[in-house]
Amino acid sequence: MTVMRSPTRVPSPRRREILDAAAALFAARGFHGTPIEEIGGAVGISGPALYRHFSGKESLLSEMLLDVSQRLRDAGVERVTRAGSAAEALDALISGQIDFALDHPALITVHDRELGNVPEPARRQIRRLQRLYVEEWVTVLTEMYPDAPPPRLRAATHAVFGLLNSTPHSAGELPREAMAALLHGMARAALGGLVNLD
Amino acid sequence: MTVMRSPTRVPSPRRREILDAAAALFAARGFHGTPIEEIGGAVGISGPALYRHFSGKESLLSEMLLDVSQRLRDAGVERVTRAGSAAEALDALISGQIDFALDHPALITVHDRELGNVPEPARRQIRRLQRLYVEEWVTVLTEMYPDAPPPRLRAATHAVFGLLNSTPHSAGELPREAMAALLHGMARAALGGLVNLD
DNA sequence: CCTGAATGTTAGTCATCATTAACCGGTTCG
DNA sequence: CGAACCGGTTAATGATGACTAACATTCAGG
Repeated sequence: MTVMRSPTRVPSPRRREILDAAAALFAARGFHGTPIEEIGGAVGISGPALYRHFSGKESLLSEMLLDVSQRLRDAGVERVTRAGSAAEALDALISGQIDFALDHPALITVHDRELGNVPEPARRQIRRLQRLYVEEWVTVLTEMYPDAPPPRLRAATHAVFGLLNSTPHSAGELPREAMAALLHGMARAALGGLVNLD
Repeated sequence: MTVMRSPTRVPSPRRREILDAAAALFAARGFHGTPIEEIGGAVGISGPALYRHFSGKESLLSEMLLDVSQRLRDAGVERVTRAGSAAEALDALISGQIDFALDHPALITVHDRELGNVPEPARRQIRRLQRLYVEEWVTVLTEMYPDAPPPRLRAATHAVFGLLNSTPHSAGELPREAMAALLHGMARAALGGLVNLD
């Protein structure tokens, strides 16, 4: 059997196509609720042909979530290092998360619904990337609110993720730009309120 | 005269016990990822004995989600009618949602993960209750921000739900009261920011 | 040309479930 | 007493679904 390619390198268009279709299906019906037959069908091939591209259903999910975590983390790091101030960095993080959530609602959904179905080696890596991404936020927030205890900032970060990742639930309520602006404002305000409470 | 209760029967303690166990398992492993055998095992009976209490796995889920939607909506209506002002009503809604999320994290999780697995008759009812609950919030917000268009307020409401329902993701970061206060402050601030943006 | 890799296909195989059947010990109450 | 539930049990039954096998087809180079 041939070794599967490392996740992030040289994505054959077929692989990407399959991952995209699978993301939509997993978001709609859940990992266990989606037969491999449907995933194949969604890209015009049928059933077991998927095994020419992935070693199994679980590794398909693993790769999907690893890629998401990777991209979120990388984009986060990049935006933070580009920024000139903590406040600017925070805005960049918020914008990045909003863009990703609006561009890939299915991935956002799958990302926080299906981690439990990822087998152990990959799961640990995904969690690690998630933790690093959260810490990116916490670092920025610590700079802005040096007196706030880190657990509080971590909880606040998770809360803001919940807020920003709500877009799949309010799909279609507002045009994209209006939604982005609304969420950005709300996130800023929510985190701004942090200073008043202790 | 007592108000008619929709969860028709008097809940036998056994039913409740099963529903609680199932909620925890569904939250952890998902509906399709949880064999009926495990649900039974969690309450000391085994496998098909569940059929003495529910007509099937799906109706178990239906009942669980109907009950959650019902309780959230009822509590919402009650708190709003008790309140003396819109601002007071909003605080009451926020507190209610926070209490529920902190008291029943598994139900919150299942509530927005597994609606897709509820069969049609019940699903429509659940959606209806959810919509009514959202409208409860939107009504209060409309009173506070009469110029904001309703879709914007609906999106903002969903965003706040995302924020408040984030507790299952940041479990253990903070003691309960601190978490409740943090979330309340953030939600208030997020909605307060609504007035500034148009 | 011939070979072999890449990609598909269809027809098994084998597990895992949800659901049903067939049985059984208690408890209620007529 | 005894019939009828109630709430359990264990053993089928039947689908569904992941994965494997065996068998094409295309196409790139040598």
